[in-house]
Amino acid sequence: MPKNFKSQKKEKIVKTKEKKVLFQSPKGMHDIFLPEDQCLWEKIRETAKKTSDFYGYSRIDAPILEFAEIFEKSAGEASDIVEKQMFVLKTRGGDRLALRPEGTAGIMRAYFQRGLSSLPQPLKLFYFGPMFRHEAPQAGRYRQFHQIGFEILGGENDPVYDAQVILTTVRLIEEVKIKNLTVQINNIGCCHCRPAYRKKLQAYYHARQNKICKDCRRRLSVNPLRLLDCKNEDCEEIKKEAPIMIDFFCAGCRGHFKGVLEYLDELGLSYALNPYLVRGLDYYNGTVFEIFGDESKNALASGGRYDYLAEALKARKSSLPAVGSSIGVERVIELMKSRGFSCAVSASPKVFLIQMGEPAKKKAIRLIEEFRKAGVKIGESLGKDSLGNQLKIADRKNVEIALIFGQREVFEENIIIRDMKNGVQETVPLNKAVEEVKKRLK
RNA sequence: GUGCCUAUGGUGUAAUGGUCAACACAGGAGUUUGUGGAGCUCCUGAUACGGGUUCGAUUCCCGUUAGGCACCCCA
Repeated sequence: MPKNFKSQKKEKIVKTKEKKVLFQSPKGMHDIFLPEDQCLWEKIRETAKKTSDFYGYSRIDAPILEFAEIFEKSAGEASDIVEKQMFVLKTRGGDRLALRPEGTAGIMRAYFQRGLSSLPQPLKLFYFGPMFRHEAPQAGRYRQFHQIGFEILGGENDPVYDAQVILTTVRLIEEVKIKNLTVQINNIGCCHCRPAYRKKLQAYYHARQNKICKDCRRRLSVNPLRLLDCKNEDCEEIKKEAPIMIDFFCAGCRGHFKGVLEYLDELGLSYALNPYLVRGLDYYNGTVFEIFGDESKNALASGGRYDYLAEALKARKSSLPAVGSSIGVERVIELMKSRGFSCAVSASPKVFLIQMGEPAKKKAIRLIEEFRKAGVKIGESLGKDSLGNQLKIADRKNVEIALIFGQREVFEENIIIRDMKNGVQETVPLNKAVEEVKKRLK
């Protein structure tokens, strides 16, 4: 006997162990399943919809997979996102596809492929969906994360749109009760003025390359603008004296930047000029910005202009005015949580249906439909059969009313309505059940 | 990708180089079968994975995986 028992137990253990190994989520990818979490997500989805709706953005959902080339051509082959963070896969047909690491490139692709340029311009679009980057997960950083993005495509290259994108982004975040946002803003020039600046910057750092850190030496040749956001102490010193873009603006960029700031002033949106703010993606030009919550080191949102993206994708020969932003949803939710954002988890039912015996069960499942039609939420425990058990469950669900429906009631075509607070019961005709319950709930 | 820290039931926590890994919550069953809340009884369920040291490892060591933090970079 004991032998038998032992061997049975052993088998069981082996099975569970196998299961455990199998069922792990991939690194940096999470389940969002707790009711409180879902509620926050729901809240932010709603807010995104409301905000985008008000400012006139239409929703677009591009596929999660795109040709890898689209990202290589847009974000830049040397950018970290493409170089080491992209999930790339090959299809059986030999296509190289990538899980999108960001949203803008796909939107731009859709804009041309679907002829969206024939709609009234500029076209305002917004999206909400998962993005994928293969990097080391840590706080506010995951391999699958979600972004809400706003894009204004086509039309005129008018600073008012830059301001409006920033405004939309700020308002959306404020709507979920995150205040004291800081908007950091800069302008990184255009194809006319940036090359000259880049040269000057390169020359400046070149002359001091013995004093800068290893990474910066690499940046010097690969991506000189990124020299500006090195946080190394020694580099900070050198950075202070480095030439800044603002002194190299062409007339167009100077005017545009000034325009954006004036609109922000007009809106009463406070911002901080940050001459060292540059972005990691190649497609940015002109206005760039990042939005921070007061206690977060990670940006909650960021964006800028990308007038040259259309050209880079070879979708057209000249530039297409475009400006956009994207919000890191997980980062916003993290802040909502730490601020104790109160969030009504979907109302639990106030009525609970108890059924006993097969005939009652059959009728019960239909009775629930009557309540659905009447818009009354009703709980049930159709898998159980004892009255005591079901009452216990009803009690734990904190319902106001329990409906008791057994063989006797089926036969007599009535149902018992029990007030869970005082235990008072009343028998009513079955066809009046919904009506009676409604009356009592008031 | 690099460095540092961590890993015990579903959750939160104990404990130990040596009998059966403890407790709380959650979950399940029951408390005489058509009447809930308390109480009581019982049950389910864990040392992440793989090696090594050892008579013996959950404990010590190494690797893997996952998580956290920082860097890189970024939302």
